[in-house]
Amino acid sequence: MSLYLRQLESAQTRGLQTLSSGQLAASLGLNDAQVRKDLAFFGHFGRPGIGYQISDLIPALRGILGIDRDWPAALVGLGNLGRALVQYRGFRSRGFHIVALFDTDPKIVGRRIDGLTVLALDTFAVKAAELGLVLAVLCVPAEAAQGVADLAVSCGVRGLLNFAPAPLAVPPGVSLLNVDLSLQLEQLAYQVQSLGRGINQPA
Amino acid sequence: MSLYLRQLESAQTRGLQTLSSGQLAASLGLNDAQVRKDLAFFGHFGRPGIGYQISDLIPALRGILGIDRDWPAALVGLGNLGRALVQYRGFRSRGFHIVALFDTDPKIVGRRIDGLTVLALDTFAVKAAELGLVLAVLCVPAEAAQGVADLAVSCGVRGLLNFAPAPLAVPPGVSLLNVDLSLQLEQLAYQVQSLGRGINQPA
DNA sequence: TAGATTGTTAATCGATTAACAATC
DNA sequence: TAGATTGTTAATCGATTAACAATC
Repeated sequence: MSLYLRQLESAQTRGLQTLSSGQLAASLGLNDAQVRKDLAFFGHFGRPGIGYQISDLIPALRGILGIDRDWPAALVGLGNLGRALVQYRGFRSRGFHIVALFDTDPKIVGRRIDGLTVLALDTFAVKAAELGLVLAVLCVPAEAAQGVADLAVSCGVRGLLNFAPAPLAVPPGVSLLNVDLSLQLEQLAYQVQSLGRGINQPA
Repeated sequence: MSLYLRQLESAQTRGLQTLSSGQLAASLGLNDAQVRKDLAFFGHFGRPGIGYQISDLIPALRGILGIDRDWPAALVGLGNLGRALVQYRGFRSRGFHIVALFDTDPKIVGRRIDGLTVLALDTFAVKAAELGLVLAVLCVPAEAAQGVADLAVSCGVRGLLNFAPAPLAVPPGVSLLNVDLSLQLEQLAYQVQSLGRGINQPA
C-alpha cells in the first residue's frame, strides 16, 4: 500500500491524471490482478475503461495508511542511533512528530537535541498524558528494551518501533515493529554468499 | 535461519546439549515440520530420537549464513545515520568489519570517526582494490544513492545495504537489501490504526 | 459501437502442515 | 523393546494469477 502511494505521488509529479492497474503493477514488478485486488479490498476506487484517478486515490490511501494525521511519538535512548533518528527527515515528512526524548543516563538528560530537551525516563508517564503520546521509538540497549516497552504501553502508547536486537512481548492491541539491523546484515551476507551458486533474490 | 541460530546460541548459554525441532519451533512460534524442513534443506543435521546437536549445528549455520568469515565493508555517507551505524555494535559482533568510510563533503572528508579517517569518494576504486571491499552500506541522500551504488558495483562490491529511500537498480550477481525507515513508520501507523477494528498482525 | 479497464470469481501455484516410515 | 524424533512424502491451506462479465 505504501508502495502504491509512492508510485501514485511520483506519477502525479509527472503530471499524469489516471493510472491503470497494469501501469501500477509494471512499475512495481507485480501482477495487475494483484494491484486491483489490493485496492479493491479498501473500496471501489477505479473506473472500468479508465483506471484509477490519481487525485482521488492519493488522499484515500493516505487515510487508509493513517498518514493523514499526526502521530505524537516519543524516542527513548539517545545513543548514536537515537540521535541520528531524531534528525532523520523521513520521520517528519510522513506526519510523524517526535515530540519528546527520554533517556536514563544523567549525562544525556537535560541536553538539547534538535530543539528538544532530553527528559528523564521516569517522567514518561506525566509527559505521555500531557502530549498524548501514541508511538514510541526504542533505541535502548537490548537488556533495557522490554522494561521501556512495558512502561510505554502502560502509559497508553499503542505502537512501538523497536531498534533493540531483543524480542519484545507486547499485549494484544499494541503494535510492534522490529528493525533488526544485525539480522539484515546476516541476510545480506547470506545473499552474497549464495550468489556464487546462481541463487537470486528479489530486492 | 538467523533466528534458528539465535535460539541455538541462547540454548547453548543455558547449558543445553540438544534441541528438537519441536522445541525450536515453539520458541519461535513456528510449526515443527517447518523447522525440520528448513534445516533439512541444507543437510542432515538432526538424529532421529535425539534432536539436533547444538554444538554441531551452530557452526554449520554460521557457515551457511556466511558469518564465519570476514566481510570487509565500506560505509558511504557520514551524516547522522552513517555516523550512528559506524558505531553500531551489531555490525562487528557478526563478522562485519567496516574498514573504510567515504563522503563527498569536504567538511567531513578527513575527519576521524571511531578510529577511521573519512576518505573522499573518488578514492573508492583505489581503496576497494586495496582492502578487498565486498559490501557497502549506503547512507547517502536519495538522489546520490544510485550513483554511489553504480560506483561500488563497478569496483567489485557484491552486496549493498541501502538506507536511502530510493529504489536502486543493481546488476544480477549483486545483492541489494533496502532498509527503508519511512516505510516501516508507515506500516506502524497503519497497524496502530487498524487495531481499533480487531485486525492483528504478527510481530 | 469498439477498446480499455475495472472488480471478482475460478484456476493455478506454492508454501505450510500433517502424517508416517526410518532410526536412534 | 518402547519412546522420541528425524527427514520426507502426501494433504491442506492460502495466496497469486488468469479469465471474464460489467462498465466506462
